[in-house]
Amino acid sequence: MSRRLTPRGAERRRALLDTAARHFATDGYHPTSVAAIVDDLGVGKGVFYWYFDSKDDCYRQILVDAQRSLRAVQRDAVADEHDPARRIDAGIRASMHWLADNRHLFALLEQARTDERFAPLVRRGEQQMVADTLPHIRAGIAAGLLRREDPELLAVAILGVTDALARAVVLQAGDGPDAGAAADRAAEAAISFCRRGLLVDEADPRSERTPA
Amino acid sequence: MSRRLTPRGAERRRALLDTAARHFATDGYHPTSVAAIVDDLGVGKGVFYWYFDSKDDCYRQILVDAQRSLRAVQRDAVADEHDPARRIDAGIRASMHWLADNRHLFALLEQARTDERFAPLVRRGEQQMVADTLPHIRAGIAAGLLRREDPELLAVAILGVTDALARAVVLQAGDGPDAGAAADRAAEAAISFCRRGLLVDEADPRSERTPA
Amino acid sequence: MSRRLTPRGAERRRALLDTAARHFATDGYHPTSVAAIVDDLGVGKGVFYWYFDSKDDCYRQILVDAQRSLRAVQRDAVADEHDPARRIDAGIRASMHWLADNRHLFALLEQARTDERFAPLVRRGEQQMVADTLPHIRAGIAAGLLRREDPELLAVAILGVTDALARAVVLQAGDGPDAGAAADRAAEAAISFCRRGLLVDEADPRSERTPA
Amino acid sequence: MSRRLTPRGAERRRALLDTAARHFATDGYHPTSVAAIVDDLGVGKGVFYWYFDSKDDCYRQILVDAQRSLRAVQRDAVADEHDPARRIDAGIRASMHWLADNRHLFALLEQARTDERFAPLVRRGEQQMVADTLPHIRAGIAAGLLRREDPELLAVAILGVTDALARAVVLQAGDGPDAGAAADRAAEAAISFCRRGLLVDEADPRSERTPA
DNA sequence: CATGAATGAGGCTTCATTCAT
DNA sequence: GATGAATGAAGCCTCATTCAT
Repeated sequence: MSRRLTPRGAERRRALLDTAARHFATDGYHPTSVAAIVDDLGVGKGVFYWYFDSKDDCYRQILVDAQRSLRAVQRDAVADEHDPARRIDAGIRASMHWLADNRHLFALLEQARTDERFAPLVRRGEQQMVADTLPHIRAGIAAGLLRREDPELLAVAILGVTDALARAVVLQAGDGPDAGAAADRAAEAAISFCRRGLLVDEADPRSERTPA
Repeated sequence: MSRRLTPRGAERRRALLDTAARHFATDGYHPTSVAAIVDDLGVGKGVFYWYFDSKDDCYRQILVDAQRSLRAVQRDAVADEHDPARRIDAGIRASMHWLADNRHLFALLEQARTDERFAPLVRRGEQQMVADTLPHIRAGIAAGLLRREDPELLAVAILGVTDALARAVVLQAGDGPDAGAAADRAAEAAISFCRRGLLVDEADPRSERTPA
Repeated sequence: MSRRLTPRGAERRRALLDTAARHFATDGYHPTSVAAIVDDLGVGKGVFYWYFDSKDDCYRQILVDAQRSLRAVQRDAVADEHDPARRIDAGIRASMHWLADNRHLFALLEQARTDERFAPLVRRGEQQMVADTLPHIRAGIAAGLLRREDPELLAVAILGVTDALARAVVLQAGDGPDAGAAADRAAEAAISFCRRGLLVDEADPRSERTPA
Repeated sequence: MSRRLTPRGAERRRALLDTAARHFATDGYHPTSVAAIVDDLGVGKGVFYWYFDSKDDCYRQILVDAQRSLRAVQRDAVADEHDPARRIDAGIRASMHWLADNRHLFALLEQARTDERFAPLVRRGEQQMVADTLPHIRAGIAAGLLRREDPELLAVAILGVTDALARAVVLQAGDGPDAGAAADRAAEAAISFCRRGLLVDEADPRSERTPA
């Protein structure tokens, strides 16, 4: 289905992907019917099957696009930092804002991860994100900045914290006017937690939150 | 559907819940047909509707039971500890082992959380887990053991780390002979991360992983 | 299923017939489930099949009982009158009151008449009612009191008027305190219409409603 | 479901309505399965749901169409007459012929009237027919042609007679070659009964049936 | 390219009836 | 006599996908 598309075709395809993504995110894969997508767009069903092989194919393309987009944002954010710990901070911050700006894709990714059918695809993307993080962790350890733990587990933990706080803070906030503030707050909480954990730094009891 | 059940009936119901849970966990809610469940059990389709109002009802009961079970394990684990930080550790450890022992229910909960239909139910359970954790965090902060941060966000972060590591380590390990070891490993990684975070404790550079 | 019944058994049977009749009348034959009937009575399903061969059988028994009851009332009402025209009036009046007093059975009979399955049974009862009316009509014609028309068609017309007015007046009134008055009103309207029709009796222009 | 239909689509819809009406009339609402209708037409099950929201919806559309058709015939018949009593006669005659020509719709309407679900719809149509008749009755009373009775009750009685005679004469006759004659006979009997009732007009003992 | 129309497998659920206890 | 439990055929409806126009 790597059809050569006219500009108008490319536009159509984009509109379909976007509409479909919103429906999938809201209702889930199965409850979303192809009819609902095309009706929402006011086109016939043939259009859908002109651009996608199947509903499954459409869903996958959305996932791949979303992951590519998130990864690109992370890469850009990290590019400016030299300190390994700050690179991690920047990655968390960028991720959090992307998740806040693309709530429906966030929901979609979480959803796809639990679906037998799409889990491998999502997992691949997550492993890539872990892999992207590993060099910074290793560098941090080598520099004596980060604790000497299994870097892979650390990366997983970082992603887990980011995810959980995004869910708790960002999704709850909806897209009201303070959505950006919620993302900031979630990002700083995630960064703080990942840096220092729970325990008081006994050697430095005045320790307060360190602006990342 | 709170039918009065004979012992035999109660047994049937339990078998249905278990079979259904495994199917749901493996295939997801929609791809699992009621027919598949009852066929697997070798009973007629009517049996399912004798014990449950609907497929939806059955799914919910599984979720509620699972959450109740997980919460009970956490409560028991925490009961023996007096130190707030150790209570948190114990909770993480107990959760991780429950997740390892009930992989299919773990998968089910993650799945339900992403489904519009069941998300509120799951969220309620998660909020309860957060609420269960708050007192320990507050006590820890009051005792000067834990950092003075928003306790709710800390609780969310802890659950996020536990979840992520369970997914990465426990689910990957499958249920081979070293499943218990995997759970231990994941639990200790989670505890360590939650306690100290990423950064080297500069005041105490010898800092190594603290056996929980 | 002409089982010998103990007194308690006869009582059970009567209760079943009554409960079933009300459900059938309200919801119709198919939408009424055997489960609904026995649940309403607080007994097990076995009871139903102890007293009736099938749902169909139960329905028929209700119909037969109802028709027997209506016919008995008509017979009693007619017994006291000697004038043929007054016998017809009395029959109309008695029918109307029975229909008002047994609204659910009225509804049931109307319903059964339109059901392929039970229509023959109901038709038989109606033909009997027509047959019961014929002698009075014939006597009236012979006595020069009634118009010389096909007696069968006249009988059908009389029943039609009674039915239509019962539906319009009696069923609409529900079973409020003025239900009896509504039945009276409907009966007198039916009698009046059947006696004189629509046209003004030109020979007697003072003609007003004649108390039946 | 007010879909924009192509000519071919409109034709399909009509065929579905007709086939469905015949099945419903013969077997009743519940015993008629959607499968039976589409099989009879030799189309797939989806076709039915392309044109109707549900079986219920289809049934209602048939009812509404039938009532509209009957009412149109009555209106046309009445249009040519100026004398109020003759308008009523013409209405009876037209109704009787419509009922004879559309026996299955007649059966359907009678059936629907006894079904909780559709009764309101049918009742609405009947009240309209009553309302259509009222002006003629009132005009007749005002002109001193008709007896001074509650016009509404008179209208109901007229419809009741028509209905009953249609059932007795027209439906019994089937659709043999003398079906038209049966309708005529039933119509004249109804008209005669409605005009004069049962009693001999004592002032005019020569009184015979008046050709309407 | 696009649409209205069609397909038909398959899903959830109901329910009359039977039966072991 | 009675009940809870079970059966399984059958019904309504959905929906991914295809195709003629």
